[in-house]
Amino acid sequence: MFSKSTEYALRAVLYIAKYSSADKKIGIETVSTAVGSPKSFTAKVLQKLTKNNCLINSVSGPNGGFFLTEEAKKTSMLRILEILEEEHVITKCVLGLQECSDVNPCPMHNRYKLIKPLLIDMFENKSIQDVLNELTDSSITLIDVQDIRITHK
Amino acid sequence: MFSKSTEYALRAVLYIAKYSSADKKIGIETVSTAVGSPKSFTAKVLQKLTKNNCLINSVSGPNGGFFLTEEAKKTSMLRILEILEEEHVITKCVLGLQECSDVNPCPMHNRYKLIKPLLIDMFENKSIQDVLNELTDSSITLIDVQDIRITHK
DNA sequence: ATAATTAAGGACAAATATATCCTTAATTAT
DNA sequence: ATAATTAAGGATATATTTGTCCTTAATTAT
Repeated sequence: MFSKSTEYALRAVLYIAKYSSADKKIGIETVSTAVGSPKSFTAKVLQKLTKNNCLINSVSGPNGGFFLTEEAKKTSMLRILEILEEEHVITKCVLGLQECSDVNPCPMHNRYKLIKPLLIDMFENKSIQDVLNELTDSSITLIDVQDIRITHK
Repeated sequence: MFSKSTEYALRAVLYIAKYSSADKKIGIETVSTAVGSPKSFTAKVLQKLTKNNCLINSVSGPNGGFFLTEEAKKTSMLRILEILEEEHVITKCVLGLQECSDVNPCPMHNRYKLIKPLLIDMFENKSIQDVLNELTDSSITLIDVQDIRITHK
């Protein structure tokens, strides 16, 4: 559904939010190893999320790394998609038509318009904090089993 | 959501199903112009759907082209995704985890598992013929407004 | 038979996404 | 101040997707 960039971003943000704080920042090495994503590539994706200045914070230098403020943890999962400009994956026409709407629908429109709001809600009505709460349940995971075997730089 | 290949394929198949029959085949030029997709690229995508030998039929030569049998029109929209191997777009883990299931869920799993069956149903429980029936309603379209201005080869 | 038409398919080109590497800048610890 | 650590960011590489072009094969009309 989403691009790899976005998958990595979602996992990385959740991991950072979970295992860090302003006191205990977490480095890209740790993050990328934990969520099974290539280090340098993940770094680039996270840069996009630090620039907006309202989701991830980062600090250079020793004991530096990434972290989320308590305020930032209240952000919805949808916000991550917005910043990465991947909302369209959910919102656009299933057949790829530019002009697909209630007045000018594609043949799938009337069915998809029932599902689209549920998909949006799944991200909008779920904050990062909500995910963190779930993650206290040890059966819920962010680790990518397959990729974790590969050595990333 | 889907790749351009798949978007083109979905639109092209529907157009061919609608405007052709064993008597009146339709050429790639007409199809690609109608649905606003690049001609040669669309041709390649349709080849995948003719090879399986059970969805699109094609005939070379004058008055040749593509068509669907009445039987083929009973095929579900999901079948198109299956042949193009794009089912995973709907079925795989939202966070891209290899191992994401009820026993080993990602933090989005329990929400997405309510929506996934609806997405599958949207394609599975909708035949090409169903779409054709809708297309008799003139407000429903397959034409891509933006792309149609571009000259494709 | 010949010419014309049309899909199949190979080869290649361009664009985009993914991934890596290296240098710089910022910060901290000593 | 100096050295060490870590993110930022530029440059480049690789892979994949998208798109084009040309030749071949199949079919039909004359």
